[in-house]
Amino acid sequence: MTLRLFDTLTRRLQPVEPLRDQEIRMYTCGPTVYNRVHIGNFRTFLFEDVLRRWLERRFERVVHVMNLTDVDDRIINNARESGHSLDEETAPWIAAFFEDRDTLGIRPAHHYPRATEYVAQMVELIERLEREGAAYRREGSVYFHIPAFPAYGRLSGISADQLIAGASGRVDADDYTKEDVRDFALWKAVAPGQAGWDSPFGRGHPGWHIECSAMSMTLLGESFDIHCGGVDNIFPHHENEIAQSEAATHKQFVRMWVHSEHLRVDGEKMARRTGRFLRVPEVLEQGASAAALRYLLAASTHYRKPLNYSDEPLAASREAVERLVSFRDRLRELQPSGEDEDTELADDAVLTAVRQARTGFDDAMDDDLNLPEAMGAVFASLRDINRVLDGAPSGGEALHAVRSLLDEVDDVLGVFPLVDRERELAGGLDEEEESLLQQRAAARQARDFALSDRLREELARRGIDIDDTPGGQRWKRSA
RNA sequence: GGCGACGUAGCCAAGUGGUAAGGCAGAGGUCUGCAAAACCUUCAUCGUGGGUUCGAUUCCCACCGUCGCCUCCA
Repeated sequence: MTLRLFDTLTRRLQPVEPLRDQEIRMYTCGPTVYNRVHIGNFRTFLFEDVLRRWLERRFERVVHVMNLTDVDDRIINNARESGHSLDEETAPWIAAFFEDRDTLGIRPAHHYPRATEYVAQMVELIERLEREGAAYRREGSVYFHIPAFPAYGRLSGISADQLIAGASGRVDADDYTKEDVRDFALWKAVAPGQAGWDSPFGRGHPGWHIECSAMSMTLLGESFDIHCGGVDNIFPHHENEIAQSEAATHKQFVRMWVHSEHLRVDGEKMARRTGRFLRVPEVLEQGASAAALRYLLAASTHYRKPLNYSDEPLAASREAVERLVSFRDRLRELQPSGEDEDTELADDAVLTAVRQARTGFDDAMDDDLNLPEAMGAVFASLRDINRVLDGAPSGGEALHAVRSLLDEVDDVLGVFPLVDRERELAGGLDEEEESLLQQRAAARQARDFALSDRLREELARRGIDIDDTPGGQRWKRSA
């Protein structure tokens, strides 16, 4: 089976076929670094991470570019108010973004182009648009002339006259004068002394949309495979990107557009402007694990369905991760048995379950990245395997197959490294705790269960949970 | 007003023209010194009303409800 994804432009599933042999070039819209990104933004970044990971399984090479928008009106205003340079203003937010990204185990993109470092390319692109008759100057600013691009509106399904109607009442929100309300700014003039760049059009700074066109085409070429973002980027951002890029190159800009749905709170889009949003550190402070948050945002719901953030689903995600981790722990402790008839039968059953899980997982992922369904297949087989392991010992080949399966699943899911990191941070036992643990082992040996239970309670008070297993005691820091 | 999406058990959620994966929670059980883990059993007529069909949760229509976008929000 080949990977198919829902393409926003054609509104149907399309097979992913790289323009270059075995190489996928993808561009994902990154954050505007004027503040710390919230977990709604991270839902999209996690979806993109899952996509990236699956593409890397399916193709030899993936080149992933994510931009950092480090100049816009808000950043300029914030910088002016606090007396910062643009760099000083954005540096902490970029650092925070990378920190949160690592917390959630998102694979770093290959390039993080910053808008401020590509101004020359943007200017060049704007000049090219002027030569094509698709841009005009007005009071030091430059605007894209929408009538010059007849295909405008194809991505979003919003026709040009609907824009004129502008029933949202937001068409006057822009501070700049335009020939036509539908036109959008490529270059914005600034007053002398304000943050900006000198250009052939005068002093100013680039508009939002032009950066993505300039940076993606510089790093990935004038035509590339996949462009992602949240659904709110479909219009106007991606619509405008297509217009700018294709009006300049007369080539197809992007092969496939893939958008993820929003994260909600109380049934409404998580958004900074409503004040209802959470950031990664806040969620962790409230006691959630990074692995649970990653699972919730990436694997609990298909990426094209809205996901409502609340405690119960987060707890369910925590337990789902715990189930996977317990299973992995169990596998680690199992020793392969020698060969006999029982083992042979058990191994057949295990290998069948592994095969089913792998097929179910792969098919679901290939079908528009359906990670929730893929995990369903994994959990179903996991129960089958547990049942077999409960009944009879398994041989080395079967155990190895199960371990490989888990590795493959987590290569996409990406929760085990987060759990391991957490365990590492929790640290080992101190001398006193170690002593208590040994005393308890001795008590159990002597079948002094009263003492054993007292010691377990004592350790529990210190935040250490003890489980008794056939192989002896197992401890962990309680959540 | 225009365009679009969604509505499946207590919660989350996948899915198919032939009577519903999976996770969490709940109940009962097996195992265990007791627990934990694991396993077993149990828990839904798929928003409402029509239509198409031998048969619809799955296709069509209407309605109700929720949400998103309509110029700079992932």
